[in-house]
Amino acid sequence: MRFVSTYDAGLDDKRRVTLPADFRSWLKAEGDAQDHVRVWPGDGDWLEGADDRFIAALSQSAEDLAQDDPEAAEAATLAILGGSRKLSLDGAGRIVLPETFVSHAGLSDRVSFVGLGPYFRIATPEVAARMAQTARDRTAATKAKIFAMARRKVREGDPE
Amino acid sequence: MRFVSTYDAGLDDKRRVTLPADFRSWLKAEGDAQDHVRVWPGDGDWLEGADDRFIAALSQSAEDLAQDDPEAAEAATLAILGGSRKLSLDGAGRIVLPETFVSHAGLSDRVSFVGLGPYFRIATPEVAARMAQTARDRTAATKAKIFAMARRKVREGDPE
DNA sequence: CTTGAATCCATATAATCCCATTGAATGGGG
DNA sequence: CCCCATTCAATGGGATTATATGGATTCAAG
Repeated sequence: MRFVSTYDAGLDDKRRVTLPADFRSWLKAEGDAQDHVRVWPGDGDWLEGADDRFIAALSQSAEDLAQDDPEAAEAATLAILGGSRKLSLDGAGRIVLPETFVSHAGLSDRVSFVGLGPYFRIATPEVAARMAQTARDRTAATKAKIFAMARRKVREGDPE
Repeated sequence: MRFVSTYDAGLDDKRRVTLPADFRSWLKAEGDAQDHVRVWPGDGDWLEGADDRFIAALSQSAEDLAQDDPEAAEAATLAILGGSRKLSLDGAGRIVLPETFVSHAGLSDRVSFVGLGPYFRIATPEVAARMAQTARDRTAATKAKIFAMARRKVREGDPE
């Protein structure tokens, strides 16, 4: 189980924010000795984060997609790697957000972590709520289908 | 993972500039006792830099290409190997940029380092921002696809 | 000499580490 | 069923270390 659900946390005047315990335990369980996360600015007023494996997969996917076009591959690498930063966790599981990231997402004293599977988002609680609402509106139709597929998966893996 | 993210640094009147700490620590970790970097002028108003290993790989690639297109390969070799300079780090982790490099990239008092994996770029903050924006615009269309591919990649290596 | 480059040193600032405190959740005993 | 220990997550503050940057000194060459 990867980054799932939404958590709130405080952002102090040193721009430190505690990563949700569930996120941390997954980081430690999957990649061994993962004492850091990769964070980059999103396309809107939020940040996105993931572990090294996902970043590597993104980078690799970009290269695969642009095999015949070296310049496009370079652009993709720049878009992905150029903006991301490696943020290490302190003893209490906190990361320090760079000044530019805080202003990009318009963060103040409280932030929300939104799990999206292999990666997650960081935004103000207001923006996070808005994202969730938008997502609900857009996926109302698909949601039923996803639920049906999930039910079948669970039933298959279940001897009963 | 190698040179990642974007960092700013000052360029003083002796043309000294501090290499980002992350870049330095990677140099020290990978190549043993790397107290220098190779830097060359880029195709636009920026510089490019890397460690010896990447230069060697470039040289090797040029030779591979020479079988198909000897003239192009020679020109590329000349541009990269001939145009590059070995810049050593001082005790504080700074390099001195040659006059010609500074004018090629139009650098003044602040510069940006942009990590691109095995190599990096040096440009004015304005040029760096423009490069990043161009890269984002160019990748925007394929971004969703890249994320989908990355999700699949991560899931494949993952039992869950 | 004068110029430029390389090395060394000093310091303000920012990042990092460490520990104390709080509060919520957990898990028994009474 | 309630109360009290225990644990762990989260937070706040202070001390330590690293970093970035400016300046001084030495050295070699023209």
